[in-house]
Amino acid sequence: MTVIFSKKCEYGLQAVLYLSAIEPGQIVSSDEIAKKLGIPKEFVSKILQSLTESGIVSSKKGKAGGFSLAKEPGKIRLIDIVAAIDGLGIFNSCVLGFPQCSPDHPCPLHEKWGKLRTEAYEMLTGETLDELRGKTMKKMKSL
Amino acid sequence: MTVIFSKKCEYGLQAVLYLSAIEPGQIVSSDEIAKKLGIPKEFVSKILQSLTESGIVSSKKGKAGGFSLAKEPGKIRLIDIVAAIDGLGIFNSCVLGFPQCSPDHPCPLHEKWGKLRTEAYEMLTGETLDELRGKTMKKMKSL
DNA sequence: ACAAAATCAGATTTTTTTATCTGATTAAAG
DNA sequence: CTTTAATCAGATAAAAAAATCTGATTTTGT
Ligand code: SF4
Ligand code: SF4
Repeated sequence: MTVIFSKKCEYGLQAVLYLSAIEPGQIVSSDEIAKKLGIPKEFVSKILQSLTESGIVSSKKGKAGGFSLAKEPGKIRLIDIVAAIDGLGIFNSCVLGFPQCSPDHPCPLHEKWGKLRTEAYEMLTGETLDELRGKTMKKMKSL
Repeated sequence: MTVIFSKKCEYGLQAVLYLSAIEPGQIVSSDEIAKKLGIPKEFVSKILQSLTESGIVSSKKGKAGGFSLAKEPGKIRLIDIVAAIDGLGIFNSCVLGFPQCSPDHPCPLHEKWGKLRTEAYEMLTGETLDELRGKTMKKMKSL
């Protein structure tokens, strides 16, 4: 199957987007996130754990614990989440996976693909969670 | 890991590109393709088998057998290969895999992603193997 | 006719990804 | 202090994708 983000990454993006839509300062449990987004609870939990290490979300243990953003939404971009989970490999490796690829012998897709890849990168880099908040909240309310 | 095409699809594209670069009428064995592209031989073989069913390549059995394009390179587009192997799902399903997604409540990426997806589609649809042949041959000679 | 070299078909193995389970730790609340 | 509800950590299981193996069939050339 053709895929862009791994499941892990999809879920991570969804979860962080979810966190960016709640009241600042509030905390939500992985259970709530899992239920709202229809993701296996333990999986969400694991992913958020790894994002905690990356400094994107922060966690609070114990009763009434849960997750929240670790920094202001104005300082988090979607690319940060992708980088933390899937890495940025896709943005500097080639679509076709040709061996021994050098700029001297570009494959037929090189140019166009490069352009597209840059646009994708910009899409994920351009706006912060802050700027996306309006749309995000609408989306989350509809779940 | 972030991926665009499955390995199968990558290999399929590479192999068909390879076939489009040889002399018209010639036939090459899966063994040669595998060696040149550094792909497991049986895997190439399997993928080309499936592309045979899709009518993109044709195969000749027996000694001195092998594979070749099934139609003129002017009638094959990259998207045809992708469609045959990975399907076109990616072009009408959403990046983030949100459940219950309706146009009423677009996620923050909807618009930009849609645009990008269309461009990707056009990239794979726009040119035929014929038009790519120049670059393809250069690439193949460098392997 | 026979041997060699190839595809074909399908089973099997290995690896990676996705998901689940279990127990420990932590912290709030009664 | 004890109960409860949460994260955390790491092992394990299940599913999917990638790769390999095996044997049959087909065709060419000797
Ligand atoms: S030439 Fe460029 S686009 Fe093509 S396979 Fe190599 S790196 Fe990728
Ligand atoms: S709103 Fe659009 S882009 Fe966003 S998840 Fe849904 S279909 Fe995908």
